[in-house]
Amino acid sequence: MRDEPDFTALEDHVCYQTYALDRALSRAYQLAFSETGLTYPKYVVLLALSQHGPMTISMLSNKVGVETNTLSPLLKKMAAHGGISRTRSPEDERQVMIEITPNGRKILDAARPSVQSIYASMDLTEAEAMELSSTLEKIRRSVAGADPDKMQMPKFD
Amino acid sequence: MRDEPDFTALEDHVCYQTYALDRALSRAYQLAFSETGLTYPKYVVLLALSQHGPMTISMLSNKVGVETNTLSPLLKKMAAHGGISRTRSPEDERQVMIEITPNGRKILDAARPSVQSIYASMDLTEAEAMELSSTLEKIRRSVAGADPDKMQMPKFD
DNA sequence: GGAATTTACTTCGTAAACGATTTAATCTTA
DNA sequence: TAAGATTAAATCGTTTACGAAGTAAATTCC
Repeated sequence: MRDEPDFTALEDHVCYQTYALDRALSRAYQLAFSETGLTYPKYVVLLALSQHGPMTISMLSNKVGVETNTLSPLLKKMAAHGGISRTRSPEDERQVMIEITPNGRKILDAARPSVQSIYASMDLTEAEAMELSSTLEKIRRSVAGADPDKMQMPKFD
Repeated sequence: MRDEPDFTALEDHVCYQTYALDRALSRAYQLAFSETGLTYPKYVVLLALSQHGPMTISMLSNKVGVETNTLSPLLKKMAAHGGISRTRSPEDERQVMIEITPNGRKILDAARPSVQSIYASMDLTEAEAMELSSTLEKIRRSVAGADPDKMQMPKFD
């Protein structure tokens, strides 16, 4: 461990590679789903709903790790297009229950080959994929749990 | 390898974990840089300029892997705040040369401890970090090079 | 040397994403 | 039970991202 850590090339930074891979994957999904209007975040929402059944927006927020203020407009659009249903919960009028529709399931099914082709393009064995997932998850939990050194310096953007 | 691949939990998907980690890291950087207005994409731009010297927007686009139409407004704001300079190239009036300013270097220096604290929070050895970077990079190159199966189905969003 | 093409950047429209704030419903508690 | 606190979503403002289309400069090629 040398003491010139910030002189390493961008390509050697885990943060950068994560950032770059995320965008590459987003683009791949967008390209694969292209004409259908489905995107990766919407796909993830559908998948979560399909796997775990109806949920409130908060529950969905926890499940997919996206804030409710991000989900709110996204779910409205998805409902308008018929992939999910939004129902105000009768017991608690604050909550909105989200449920995948049969049409939503059809969309998921139609997406499957594209998703598989993207996984295939990653060129990983099942075991490698599992291990990588768990590595990334571990790092995420560590990072999310930590509170970083705050940078000291007036205004910049 | 069973044949119910899309029934695996979200947490086991490399794509999902990449997506989730990217957002966790973004938040960590935003939190660390907080009051200064610096963000991860701006930090990456400064780093690239610091490591490789002045560049046109296209070159920067290649270097950091972000489209020029994303960089354009970002660079304008960064220039307005004094981290970089934008100069129309005299030999070719189409090109805009971007250069980090002394102030930009000061910002990078000030950011270093925060960045290191985030790296520390990832809890990886130097060797693990290098290996992970190269794994992610390899996957990115494969994915970017492939053209995915296009999903077949009318409209959804 | 002028038209057609290519190139470099910008602009536009749209989709996520998040913190902060707001609104409305429910729950506490005085 | 009415006032205050909490909770669930929604709204607002800003940042980043990209494809597509636009603009202007440079290059190619008759």
